[in-house]
Amino acid sequence: VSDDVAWLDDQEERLWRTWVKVNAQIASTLQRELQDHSGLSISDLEVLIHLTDDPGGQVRVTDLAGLLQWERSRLSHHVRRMERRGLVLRAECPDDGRGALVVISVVGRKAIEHAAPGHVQTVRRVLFDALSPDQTACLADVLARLAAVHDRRSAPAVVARTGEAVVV
Amino acid sequence: VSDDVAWLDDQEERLWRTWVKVNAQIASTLQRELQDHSGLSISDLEVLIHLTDDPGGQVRVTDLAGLLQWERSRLSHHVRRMERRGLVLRAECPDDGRGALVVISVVGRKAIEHAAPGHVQTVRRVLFDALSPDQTACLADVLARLAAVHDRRSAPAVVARTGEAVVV
DNA sequence: AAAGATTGAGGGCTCAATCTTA
DNA sequence: TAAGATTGAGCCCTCAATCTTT
Repeated sequence: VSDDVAWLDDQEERLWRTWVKVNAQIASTLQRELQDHSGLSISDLEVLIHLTDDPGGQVRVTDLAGLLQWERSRLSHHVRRMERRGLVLRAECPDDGRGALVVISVVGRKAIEHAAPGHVQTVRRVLFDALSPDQTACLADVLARLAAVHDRRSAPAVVARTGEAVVV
Repeated sequence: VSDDVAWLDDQEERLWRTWVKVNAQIASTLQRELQDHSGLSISDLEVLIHLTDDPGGQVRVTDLAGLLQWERSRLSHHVRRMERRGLVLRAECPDDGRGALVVISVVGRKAIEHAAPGHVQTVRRVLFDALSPDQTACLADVLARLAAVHDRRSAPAVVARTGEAVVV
């Protein structure tokens, strides 16, 4: 292949390939174990987490899409499917006739309560358990740096979840 | 939510959330810039890279699926779509009547030659340019460690998962 | 029977079009 | 007109079923 561009040297290429591979593996392990253990997908879990973060267990579609960093359209489709499974329901928004609320159901609460501990355990196992304190600190440093690159580049967009608690 | 499980502390939770976010951002930047500049998806590129790695520009379906860490089924579908676009073709395998070869086409070679330099530049920009040599070394260390966890666990690939999420 | 490969169904995501209310 | 939300088409991935060759 051609180059008058700064190519990657062997070390860099290996690092890059490993980065891609490790990420795929971690994502796939999380997805599979969560699905097997609870019948929820990662996406389901993320939706439920943001709903349980709200005291009333309900969030407007646009706000929820912002929290998830999803397109509204994607959320709308996903909520439809989750509604069919009884995990959430939709309600009209009292403040704004255009708005729609997504509300967690009793079934949805049971599902996330059942799923969360195992999921946290998996995150621990695939990430934290393998790393020494030094490595963890260093990884935090690296990720902060990389996150900053993107924050500087791509628009700000939102956020601020002040509610702590559950882990994605 | 309930716990008699080691939960994540604040630092760990922040690290985990940043990990997920950074990965999503990097993947999405790469995908977008590659698509805009060359009309290829990341998946297309990965297929083409492994084909150009072979001297004859051809790899058997199962081998290619192994290299990509994809399901054979996914690869089969993807190859069909790439074939329709003229990027690759299929050929019978001389050694094994059951086998099938995926072969890169002239168009496919042109496509990857056109796409690669820009892609490498993007990788450089979102990853290496942001990190000091120390940070890069440390990241390599961390990733090697994480990769090892998975290699130990999921070495034997694919078929016949008995459905237990057993932890070794 | 087992391995290589493909296929079809169904879920999931993106993009553009649409409908309703502000 | 713009914002909130949904819908439908089209592509992609997964899972199970299928077909062929070993």
